[in-house]
Amino acid sequence: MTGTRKAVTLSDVAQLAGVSLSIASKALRGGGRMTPATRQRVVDAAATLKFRPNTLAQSFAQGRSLVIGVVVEHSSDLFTMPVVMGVTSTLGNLDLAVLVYDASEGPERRTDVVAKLRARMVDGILVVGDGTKHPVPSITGEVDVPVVYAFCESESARDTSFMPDGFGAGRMVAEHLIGLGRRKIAHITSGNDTSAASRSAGLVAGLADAGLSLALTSPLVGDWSQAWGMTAAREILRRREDVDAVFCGNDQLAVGAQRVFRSEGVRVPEDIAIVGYDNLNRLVESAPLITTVDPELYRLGGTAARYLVESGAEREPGVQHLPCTLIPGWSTQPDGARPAASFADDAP
Amino acid sequence: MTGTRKAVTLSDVAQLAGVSLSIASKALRGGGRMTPATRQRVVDAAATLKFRPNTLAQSFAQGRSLVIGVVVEHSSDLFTMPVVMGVTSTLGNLDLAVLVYDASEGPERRTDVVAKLRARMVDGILVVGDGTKHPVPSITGEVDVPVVYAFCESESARDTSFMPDGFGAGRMVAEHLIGLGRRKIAHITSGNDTSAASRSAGLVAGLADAGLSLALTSPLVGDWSQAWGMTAAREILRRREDVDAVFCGNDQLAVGAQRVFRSEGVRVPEDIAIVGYDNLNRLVESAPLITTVDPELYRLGGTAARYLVESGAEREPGVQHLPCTLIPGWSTQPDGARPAASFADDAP
DNA sequence: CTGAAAGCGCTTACAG
DNA sequence: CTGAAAGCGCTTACAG
Repeated sequence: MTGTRKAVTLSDVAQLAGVSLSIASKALRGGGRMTPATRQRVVDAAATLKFRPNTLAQSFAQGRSLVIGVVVEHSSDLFTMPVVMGVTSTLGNLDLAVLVYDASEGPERRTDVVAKLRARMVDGILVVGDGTKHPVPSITGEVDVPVVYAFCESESARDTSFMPDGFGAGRMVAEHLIGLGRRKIAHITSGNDTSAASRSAGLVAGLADAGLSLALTSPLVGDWSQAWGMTAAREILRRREDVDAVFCGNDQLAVGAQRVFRSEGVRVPEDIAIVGYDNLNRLVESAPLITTVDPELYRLGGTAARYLVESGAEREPGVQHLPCTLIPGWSTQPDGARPAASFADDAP
Repeated sequence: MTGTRKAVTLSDVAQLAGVSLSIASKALRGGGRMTPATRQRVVDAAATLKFRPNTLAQSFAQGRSLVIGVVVEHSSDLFTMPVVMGVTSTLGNLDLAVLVYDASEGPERRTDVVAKLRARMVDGILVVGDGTKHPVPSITGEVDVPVVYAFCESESARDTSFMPDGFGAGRMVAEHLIGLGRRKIAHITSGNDTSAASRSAGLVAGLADAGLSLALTSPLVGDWSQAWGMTAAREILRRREDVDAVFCGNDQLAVGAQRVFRSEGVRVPEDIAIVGYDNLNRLVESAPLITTVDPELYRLGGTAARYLVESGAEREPGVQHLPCTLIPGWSTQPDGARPAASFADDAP
């Protein structure tokens, strides 16, 4: 910095414009009534002096901190990071800072966090969860600023929560596969995951809309590992029910299933199409990818943040389900580039 | 909130303690001289009233915003996210907020960002890069608060930058492989990446320390794709030079190389050990992983942030290289669990 | 050791 | 339409 020269203050502007402090303030904030000429004089003076209002003083005078509190369980979690980054970056664009309290660091109890946030006079609070549907405790009643829940559902039905539309994702996958002419659609997923259950339900609903039901009658339920994807895929082949598509509850399962199919001589997608969920492989693969669904977590964080600051007092209660995006890959596109070298098990 | 009851103020505390405002202030901040009894009275009064100083007033009075500015190129980048999250979460633990300006959103030029940060009176600035060694422009001279560069190197040698120790990582890999008895160590990497070049140099240095040199004389240089890993692996086999280990510049290359080796009947790690870099597969794999190096980006962000706020005026100029962590996996542990089902090409 | 007072820079009723 | 003044709640020289 070229010296710590004294910053230009609103008084300087008022003086140069030949008006009082209060007029200068109103002129710059766009409020108040005054002759256009007066306002213009002030604006010009501010420009001349390159006036930048001292945000600290503004905040203090108005009681608005321009800081949004973010309460997160585990900020380094793979799925949490994009949500929080979406929040942070979106708010930054609105010149709002974020104060992030990670419950996993620092052993302070939730009530301490709330107390800190209140003392800090944050203008709003975002609670970011881990994407499961296990309701998180509502803190809305403990503060008098807006609170929004992102990637989790608040215990209180009166709060506003944002979640990826898992049900819609499942339905979308059903429509995608049916649109490709598939009729015997199986489902591999994991138990013990309520948000995965939404995707399953959506799939079933989408099938029902077309007068279909799940192949093999019920989903193959295991864990989230690639190994389970392989096991389940073998089970599908063993059953010999002419399954022509599989929706896997996540990308790991899809990779596992795909390996088994290909190594068993089943053509993907000609014989069996595959769809995953998460769009995670994109992170580590550079080759064409298995068709998947992107939950758009970064965007979800941004949407929740924008809603928090834009909704005035009238927040709509309930869970808002934000649309996911189908990412078409080679595993459902017969004519698409098949990554023989990259994804295939049979190295050339 | 149970009504918008008036917040308790320092005056209330002073009054209850029977002292003046200034004494109350000093007592609570730990400074100033006074009888222990007086101080205790104030502390007790504060506790009784559950006094929480109004941070906005404190900030205004002291000219400290308790906000740190973060300037980032692309906040949704895979490698940038953990750095920024590490920054954000570490600062949050210190009750510092972050104001993140993402240069990729909003077309404001860098100078506008700096002007905004200055008007906001941030207490310090973190510039977060993309991990390449292409120096970023220094903004240190444009502000009068501390600036630290994380995951990038400032153009100015007088600035403090934090980068993963790629050279050390390469050397560490050399030592790891040599410790396992390997002597003919090849290297697959990508061109056009200056930070990858550090890893290569470190590997060569580590080999030299043991009187060895790179197998095949020079690195196999291509791009970052799994496909190139496969191609390079075939090249290694074709050359027939008894290579017994390969350090791949990233995890993609390692996966590709591993596939080729195994499908060609070369045992990993018995015949050829493999090490990658990035520790990315951890994100999507649940099975045992190929040995890799974790650049510890989340931790790097945290370290840079802590340094920013803890270093007073005396920041040490230059680039600080933070240690990476070797993550041992099955691809270098002969006795380790080999993921036959998960990573292998030969599905059982 | 303690207190009265000025000051941080802006906003906002309230008069004129 | 415009301005003088109080106030936001704390910190910090400066006196006593």
